[in-house]
Amino acid sequence: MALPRAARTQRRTRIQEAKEEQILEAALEVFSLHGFRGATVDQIAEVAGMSKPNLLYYFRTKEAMHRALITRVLDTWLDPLREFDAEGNPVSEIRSYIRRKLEMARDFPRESRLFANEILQGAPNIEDELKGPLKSLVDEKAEVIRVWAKAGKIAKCDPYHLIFSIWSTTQHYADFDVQVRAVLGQDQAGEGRFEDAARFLEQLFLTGLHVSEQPA
Amino acid sequence: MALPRAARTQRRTRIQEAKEEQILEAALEVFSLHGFRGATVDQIAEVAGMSKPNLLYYFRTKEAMHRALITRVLDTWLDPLREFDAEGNPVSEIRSYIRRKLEMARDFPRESRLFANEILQGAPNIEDELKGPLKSLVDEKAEVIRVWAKAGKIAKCDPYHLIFSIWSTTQHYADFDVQVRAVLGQDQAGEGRFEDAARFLEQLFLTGLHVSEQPA
DNA sequence: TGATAATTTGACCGGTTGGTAAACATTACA
DNA sequence: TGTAATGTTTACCAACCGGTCAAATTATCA
Repeated sequence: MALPRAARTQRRTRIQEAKEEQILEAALEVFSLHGFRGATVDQIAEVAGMSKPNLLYYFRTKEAMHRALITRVLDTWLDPLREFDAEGNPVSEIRSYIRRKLEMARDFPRESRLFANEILQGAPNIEDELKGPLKSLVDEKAEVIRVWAKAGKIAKCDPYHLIFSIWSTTQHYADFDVQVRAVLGQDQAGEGRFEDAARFLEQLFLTGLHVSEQPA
Repeated sequence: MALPRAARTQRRTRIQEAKEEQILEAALEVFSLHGFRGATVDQIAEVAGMSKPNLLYYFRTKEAMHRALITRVLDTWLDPLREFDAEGNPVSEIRSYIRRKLEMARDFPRESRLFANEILQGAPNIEDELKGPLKSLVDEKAEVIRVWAKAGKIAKCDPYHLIFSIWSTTQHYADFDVQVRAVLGQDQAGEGRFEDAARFLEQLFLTGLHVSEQPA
């Protein structure tokens, strides 16, 4: 019969572990580039360096691949927010969060784009996870921010929209990379744009465009 | 022979104008929801309320439809930035720009998502327009901002990244709508979230999280 | 009205896509 | 080593998809 995934033994072989990793890596490459419907199983198989039926031996359907990938990505995607520490200094916590999210946009653009693709398509496969684990985590951290604001440690503001704005500004450099590059031009093409972005965003979130510290 | 588009007369019939409008409306609906490859001509034809061959009589290929749509959307997408006035008051110009972009996200989410989809896929069809008209316009407005900063009317900052951050924060409410709704929950589901967002973004861009005006 | 051009449709086609069947190869292990 | 489970491949299929064709229908106007 040859059942593919951990069926009989419930413990995965080393070869299974390795191949599944290999497949998910390829799937990430292709899905993030073309979206779910735009990606083809043949493409993924080619990138993974194996035949299509062999790939389908490990993941029975294209959708199963996508699901496995999405759940994993969502998890690492949320890591920076989890590190958000209620006991820390508010300003430096927010600053660190921005920096971490920006580093993720720089180092894991494919993951960011995969996620963006999924949300953009209406999140058909992860609506539950958005309304469940994600919402819970955000609620928790929003409460932290609310308390900080109440204590006068940061300005009073809507914590949810604060989180949204950090997400959007940082992920922008991964999801809209083509546009950013096109606008900045060749000269600014290097990785320097991430440092510029970090500098700008830090200023934006901490003092806005308010004229204060900068002397003429 | 029956040439479809303005070929012989070069002047489009009223019926042509109407049908093409009808098709582009349907195409916007479908493309914005599923992306280029995810959308099917049959789907678009069904939404447009006509047969597939009839649709292909007006737009010879799926790509022609997409191109027509993208160029039009890019144009309206840039309108708010065009209104950015060098002679106006810096703070209120930036505030107006944010408000206009946010209104677009609220009133034309499909257009925003269509554009996001295209950029996310690497902008295969509009790279030239990004590097041409779009870059030119942004360069022009960035220069305006730079002068304002130099004159001490707003804080010194990178004008390009300022524009990026306005784009990303506002479009987020269209492109990531599903996520925003999921996180805010049902109670905040109404259109009130756009007012909250406007309030927050105004605060963010003008004074950041800096504690200043808000008394304990 | 008649004729010509514009519009619409059902039937169809070749290529692609997700997935299957079954034979073949390799590994694990008694 | 033998054998059963696991892994891999070739050949294939049915559904779908973008697009064509020729015939039918409708609008235009002399």
